[in-house]
Amino acid sequence: MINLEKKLRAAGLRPTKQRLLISNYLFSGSHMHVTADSLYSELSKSGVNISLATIYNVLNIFTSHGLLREISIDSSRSYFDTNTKKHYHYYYEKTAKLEDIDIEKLQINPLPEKRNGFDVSSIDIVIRVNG
Amino acid sequence: MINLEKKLRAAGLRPTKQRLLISNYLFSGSHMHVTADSLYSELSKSGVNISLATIYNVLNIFTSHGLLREISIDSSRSYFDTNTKKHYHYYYEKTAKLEDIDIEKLQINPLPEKRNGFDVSSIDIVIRVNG
DNA sequence: ATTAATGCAAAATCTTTGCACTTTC
DNA sequence: GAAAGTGCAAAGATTTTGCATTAAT
Repeated sequence: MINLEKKLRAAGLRPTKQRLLISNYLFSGSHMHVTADSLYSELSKSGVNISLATIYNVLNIFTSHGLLREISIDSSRSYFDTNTKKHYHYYYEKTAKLEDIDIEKLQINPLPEKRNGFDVSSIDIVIRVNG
Repeated sequence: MINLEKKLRAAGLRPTKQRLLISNYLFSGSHMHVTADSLYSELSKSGVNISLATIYNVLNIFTSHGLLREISIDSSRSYFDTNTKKHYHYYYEKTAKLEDIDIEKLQINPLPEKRNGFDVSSIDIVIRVNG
């Protein structure tokens, strides 16, 4: 069992009650992909009531402090991934679910590092499947 | 100079005045990337006034009829690409501009074709650069 | 005590929809 | 004349913001 308070402090964030509750949901088990809405309703379902504004606030601040990674899949929603290591995604179009692809499973040649003098900040790959 | 009316009819679409004006902007020169808003304001700037609702309508119907391809870059906006062939993208974070990457310029190994029995419908790659 | 976070409602964006009017076939 | 497209304003959906209250250091 990880120490969530320590994790938040290490990221430079105050361990408030709401952040700890959200962290407990996000970081206690295996990696997951959430939207603001899915997180809000999952927490509500288990009796944890945190305002949607705070959910957004926490997701954004966790992302900017490296605890989450935001993924662009669909222009209508933002997904957040608890796996912050480099990796790619399968996206199941019918269920709107994501699945991680380990970076070693997919090789890119040549791996770009610069473009027009600018550094590559990330490489986002989404493989959409019709299921 | 391409025949836009023919292009629309070939896609199964009626060549209305608005669709022809939008086609003339999108398909007369080289490939481009637009958002509903950028298209609306560029047309307005050149004296072509088409309601935003129709812009959205036309972008969506062009996309569903294969004349455009939608790209997910940013959850806050939808981009539409006049290049409908398979290809990837650079994304310039500061300017929010896209640049095409020819499919031969980037090799993926192994190229996935199926996942859990489902067909791969598309592979979206976005290489973000800090410029 | 100071500084930061929360929660609510309101506002801001982007996109879609309903419906009367107009255009295309 | 029937069917489809357009335009407006209104409604939806997602996300952000302003501000008073509450909590953390």
